Amino acid sequence: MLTVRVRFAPSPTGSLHIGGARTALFNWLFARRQGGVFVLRLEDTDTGRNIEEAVTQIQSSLRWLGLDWDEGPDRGGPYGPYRQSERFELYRKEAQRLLENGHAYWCYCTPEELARQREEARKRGEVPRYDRRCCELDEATRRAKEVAGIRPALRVRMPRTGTTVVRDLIRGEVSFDNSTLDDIIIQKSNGGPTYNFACVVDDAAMNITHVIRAEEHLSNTPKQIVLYQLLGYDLPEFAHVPMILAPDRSKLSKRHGATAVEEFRTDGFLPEAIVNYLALLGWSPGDEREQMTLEEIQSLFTLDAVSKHAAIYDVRKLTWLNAQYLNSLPLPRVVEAVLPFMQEAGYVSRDPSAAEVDYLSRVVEAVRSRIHTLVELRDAATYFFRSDYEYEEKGVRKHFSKPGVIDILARGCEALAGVAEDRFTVEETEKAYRQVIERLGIPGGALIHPTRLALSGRTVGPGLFDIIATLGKEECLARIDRAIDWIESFVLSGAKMNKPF
RNA sequence: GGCCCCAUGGUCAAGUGGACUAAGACACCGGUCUUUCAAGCCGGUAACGCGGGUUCGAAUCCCGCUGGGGUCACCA
Repeated sequence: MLTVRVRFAPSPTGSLHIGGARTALFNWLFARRQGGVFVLRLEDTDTGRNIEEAVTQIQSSLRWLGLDWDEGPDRGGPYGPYRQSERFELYRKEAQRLLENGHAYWCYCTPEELARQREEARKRGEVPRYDRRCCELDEATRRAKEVAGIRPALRVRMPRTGTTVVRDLIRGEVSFDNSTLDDIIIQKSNGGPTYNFACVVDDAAMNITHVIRAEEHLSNTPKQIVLYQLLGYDLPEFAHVPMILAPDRSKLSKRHGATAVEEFRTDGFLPEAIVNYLALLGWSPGDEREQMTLEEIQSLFTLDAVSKHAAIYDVRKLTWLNAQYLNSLPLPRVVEAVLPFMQEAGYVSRDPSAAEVDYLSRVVEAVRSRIHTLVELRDAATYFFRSDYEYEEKGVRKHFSKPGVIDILARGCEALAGVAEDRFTVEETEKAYRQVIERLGIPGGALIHPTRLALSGRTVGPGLFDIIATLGKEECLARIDRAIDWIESFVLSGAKMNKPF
């Protein structure tokens, strides 16, 4: 059996989009499942629109997602080069073949003229289509055009009768009436190939067996199939995967929030979650599984389980999945993922010591269950790294303004002081606190809430004793002392004034 | 507008003529647990776009309509 070869062929005009990422993912999954080869090819024939930065950006996004390729611009391969801008000779050679066997002809119409022709056709209520006026130009006229400085484009004479059938692995057979096919340009007047041509030539030259791409290319396919036939190439299999739409059913764009993989990365999403979510968008394992590893998805993936209809992208489910991963991945993995965020915030040094990593691990363990993204994780953990926080106003009102709170906090502080440094654990500190609560005959919250506010400045967060044990004895005592001072100077007098009773 | 694709709750999605009184997940709403907030657990609201066929029987097959999307470049 022939080795499966698929390709992901982005145009380096911007960063990797979520839609492109899913197309890449499906290609990757198919290749890996079939024991095939995954090729990365850059479709950079429009030299004016290329952004070199996009090339590295796209590659880094793919790598970050865990989608590795076997052949590509950076690593070469037996069918290279893998940038179309370096393959112009091949395209010219193939175009020449078409010209020689009469399937192609030179067109001297300028873009302006063509636009006018289209406009006129539209006015007459006709489908705009090239009228082949350059098809039979005599030598003299051609020479005259050339002398006038007009560089021609090369067109392919498409069949005007019959039908072309696209056999699609996801949609079945889709047929197009050949009369709707226009004489497409395969070589621009600047000598470069157009997309439809370069794509066909390369897919054939690179022995691509399955063309898996977005649905927007379905209408291009009949033209491409004709090119395959005219060039004498074998047809690959086609599979057009449904589009990803924005919540308002329109095409996904920047105004719909984050759409680039890179943005998700900086917004604190894990590649595990993104890949998982993308797989679920348009594909299903057929059972109730939701959270799956790349390996698991890979072993289950088939093209015929891909749905036919477009899917609306929903960031809330992605967020939920991200939270699931944050909460279930091995701790070191989450620590590794959040580290850059912590370093950027200045909470952890650039070259962290083992002790720093250890401390960060304990912090992550304490807060990971109540956050959805790495950004949230970073923000939920600030007070573990700095003590210059302010006390939440709502908390001050609820917990720092109660009569006797200073005394209660002082008792708690004493109790913690009584716990030996090397036994400053969740269990021991809780035991000490419970004793205070019992001795004072107060509800647990009367001590626990003000302590939380003192230690974190917040009213919500991890279990208090997790905070206490993580912060450590010295820090806890200092923070409670500071809170007591603060209450004395800011709350006591103010509270009296605000509350007449 | 021509051509093409698609159509199950707000969203993802299972379903391939009878097990459908239509699964599961997100979101939402309740409850539970609890030192807070989450998480977890339990429960709830909510869907086969419409109209014709075919069939003993249709979410499932056919036709029409409607709706959505894609595409009609010397962009990819």
